[in-house]
Amino acid sequence: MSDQKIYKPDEIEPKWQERWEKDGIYWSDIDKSRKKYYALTMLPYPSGDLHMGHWWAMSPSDARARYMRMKGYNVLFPIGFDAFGLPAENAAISRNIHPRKWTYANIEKMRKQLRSMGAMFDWRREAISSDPEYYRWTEWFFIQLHKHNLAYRKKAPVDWCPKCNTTLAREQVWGEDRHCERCNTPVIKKELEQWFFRTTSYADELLDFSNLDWPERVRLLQTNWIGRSEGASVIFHTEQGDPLEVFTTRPDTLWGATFMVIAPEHPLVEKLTTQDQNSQVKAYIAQTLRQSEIQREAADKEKSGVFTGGYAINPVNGKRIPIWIADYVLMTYGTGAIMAVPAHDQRDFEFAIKFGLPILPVIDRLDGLTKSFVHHSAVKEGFFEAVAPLGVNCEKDAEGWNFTFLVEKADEFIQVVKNYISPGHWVEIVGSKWLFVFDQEIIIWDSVETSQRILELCRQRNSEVKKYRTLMEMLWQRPFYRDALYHDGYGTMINSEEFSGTPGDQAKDKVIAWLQSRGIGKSLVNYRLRDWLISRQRYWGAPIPIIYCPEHGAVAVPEEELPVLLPDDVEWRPTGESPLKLHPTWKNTTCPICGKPAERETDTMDTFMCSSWYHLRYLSPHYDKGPFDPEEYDYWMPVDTYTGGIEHATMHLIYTRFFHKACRDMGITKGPEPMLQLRNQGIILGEDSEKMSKSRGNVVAPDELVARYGADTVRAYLMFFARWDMGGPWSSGGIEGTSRWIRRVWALYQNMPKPGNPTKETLRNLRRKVHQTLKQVTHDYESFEFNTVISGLMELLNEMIKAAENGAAGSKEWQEALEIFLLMMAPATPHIAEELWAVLGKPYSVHLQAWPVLDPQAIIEDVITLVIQVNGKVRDRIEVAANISEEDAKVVALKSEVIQKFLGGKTPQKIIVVPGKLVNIVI
RNA sequence: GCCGAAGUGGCGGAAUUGGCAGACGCGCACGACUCAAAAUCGUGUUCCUUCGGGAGUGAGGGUUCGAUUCCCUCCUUCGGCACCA
Repeated sequence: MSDQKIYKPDEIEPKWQERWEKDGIYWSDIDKSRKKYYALTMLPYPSGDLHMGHWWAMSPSDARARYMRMKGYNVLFPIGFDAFGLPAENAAISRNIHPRKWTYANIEKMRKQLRSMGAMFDWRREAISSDPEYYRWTEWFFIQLHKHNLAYRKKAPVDWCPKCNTTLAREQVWGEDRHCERCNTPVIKKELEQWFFRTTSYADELLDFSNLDWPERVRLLQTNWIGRSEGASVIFHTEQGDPLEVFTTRPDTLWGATFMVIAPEHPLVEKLTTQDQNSQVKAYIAQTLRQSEIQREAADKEKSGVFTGGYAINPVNGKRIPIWIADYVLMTYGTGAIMAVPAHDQRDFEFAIKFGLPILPVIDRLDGLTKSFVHHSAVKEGFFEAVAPLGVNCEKDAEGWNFTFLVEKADEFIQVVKNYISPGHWVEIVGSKWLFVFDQEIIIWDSVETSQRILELCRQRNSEVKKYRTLMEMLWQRPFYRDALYHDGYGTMINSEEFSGTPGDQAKDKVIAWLQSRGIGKSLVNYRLRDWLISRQRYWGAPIPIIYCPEHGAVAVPEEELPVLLPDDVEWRPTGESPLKLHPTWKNTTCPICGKPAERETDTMDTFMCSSWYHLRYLSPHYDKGPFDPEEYDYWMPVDTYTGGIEHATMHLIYTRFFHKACRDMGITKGPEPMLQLRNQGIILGEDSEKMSKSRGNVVAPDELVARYGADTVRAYLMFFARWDMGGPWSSGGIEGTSRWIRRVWALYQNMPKPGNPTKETLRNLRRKVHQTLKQVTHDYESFEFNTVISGLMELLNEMIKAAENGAAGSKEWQEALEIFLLMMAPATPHIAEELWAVLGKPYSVHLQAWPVLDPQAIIEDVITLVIQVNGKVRDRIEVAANISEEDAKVVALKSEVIQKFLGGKTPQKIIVVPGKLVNIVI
């Protein structure tokens, strides 16, 4: 091999990158004669270093875009930078460098790194969200949303450091005790007036994924995130007469509400609290405020709460029930108040047990059965003989006897119990009739009052018998009873006045209709999704274009005055306060309506706002008559394939869908969805299976690998080493294999084997393998199975080398193999494919070629290996003609010596033939 | 706790509709070339085996002539949500 034929990626890669750039072969322009294809990869944040995650996300996306281009589509594959955000501001504070300088220096560096990837980005369409020509339109979108009442202002809590006197982002709050990252002071919640977008108005539409080719995983994540639940709102009243609205998904359990719980922040707290409960309530609320959100939201935390002293009236039956305060009720969901049904809600049940509140079952779980428990020592002689005729099912355990019997036998059972139980013992019976027996007292458990009486008896017993805490807890600890006492499923209603007996599948609808007819409630849908809070008390973001006038309130900046520019002459005080607030003059302006002095909004927008529409800015990044050129929009939109990380499933991917739908309703965009197909790559971890991070020291730098192996090898290895949608830990050893493969390809094309005298079979086999690979690789590019694209090409190379050894070189089949191989390789490894395409003497550029056409005749096998099984186990393999008939296959199989040995003279019961594959002989 | 995904050799992974498990690659072993090494090339490589075979895709069961693939139960790992009424 002469020197110049050694594979030197550091020479050929920059050479071709420059040539492609100069020739503009990746420029995508409107061409109505061709079908468009908008392939979008999620834009990077300019952190200053293109890491392996970017390569992992982008290079297979690029390969797919290139494949679509070769398939004949006019493909747009743009790139840009999501350039606003907190890290730039942190750099400003810690290194005293202006965020703009830091950001644009990083962008410059990352552009170089991105170019080294050899991707087909159309750089003319680059968009940077922190450019005034970009954020002018981010502001414009805000004004449109504001105009259409989709943006509004309300008070909302932020994390606030009382010492630094500033708001903190989520990632600036550290540790279990949630302290400020700078001064370690515990963070408090502070209420600030902030801007919101009405994402919840689109909740139902966002749940509709029809016509979207999105992964099931993402659709489920979004569905859970939106968290739609159907139920009813019911209006209770306090004894003082104030309405107390609750939301419930189980209106069929209304009769089982034995108390109510309101959130500590509920507006009625003060009014409800009685004199003698006042100090306890105050103490409890103070305690919940001190608790961090994390502590408060820990689900395994024991229930806490306090009685207000006040009562409410249950509108369905007029019963008087106590109102409690507890932090398990959230002010941010529903109405901040609930009706508590301890018999059919886990949390209410735990609360009732903790605080000794009555439990009233209103759903029949046992379906006509009753259960009872009797202690061993309680049973007098003759008990079992007396019980036997009742058809009782009896099981013994370590403590006593468990009985199950029909509810109709309950009265007779109680008689037996009365006669055959030693004094001083008691027996519990629970079931459809919900009966309890205490010594000689029998209680039908069918109302709040009887429930209270049961509770009282439990308490008495609790003081008498130290062994048990309360009867409720004891029952809960016995799995035998647990499902009888508490369950959260649907079932026949009981203890519910005229609704008793209503079957579970009709209960909810019937009760809602009845509530509605009586005007005490209505059906209602609630969502977990909250409106999108977009205010950030930060400098490095798009300013919210609002002016506050003492007379006219919040007034939008007139569109012709956009953009509201970020001032450059800002400084960061150690307090961490936003420089926009500190700037001496910037916020002073005049009211657009009256012209009198007014102040600018000093908050900026969440960067998710910038990234909600970047796919539109790519269309015409320098257009100044609107956010995008409508002509470009009409041709390119919607996005055909969107690729990026799964971690954006619930934030960015919901925001951008909301944004598109809102814009559609405002007449700005068209169609129901912005991105038709979504594909997510999995996460690539460090070699230690941990997330790559500098502090762990497990970061694999792509630049180093590119310097050592070349971009093509890194690209191919990333495609090859794991399933793209799964990701997984990086494995450094494997790249050698891909590198070897690339060099073998290079060597084959540079030192072309000498022509020989191939047999017809050699040539037919070569051509078959070429077209079989073409079929597989085409399928794999279509379906994002990049790992098998590369393994398929590796196999083909092995076959080509074998064919060359058999003299295939120089034939027309050989020439076809050489060309198709490079064409299939081109999307994955663009540089070497281009170089070798030139070596073959083919016209520039391989990337302007059409995808090769499959010859279906070529892939047909003429000989197959027939698998012969006996009882499903492979016993022999025989080469036969591919078109062998079923009968002939049977004959061949039975003739086999190996098979005859296994048959051992027995006659087969059955012979199954799978044409072209196998024969299974059953004996 | 709830929702979801995954579990296959020493390792990464393959197996299109239920039909030859382990493609492709790494690693390892042996061999060729070399004074030697690197590189390259070749051969072998799931485990056990008395060399006839036997076992085998997280565990157990089921359906089937036949299961990595379908069904049930369970275990482990990862991801998301988490007192959402």
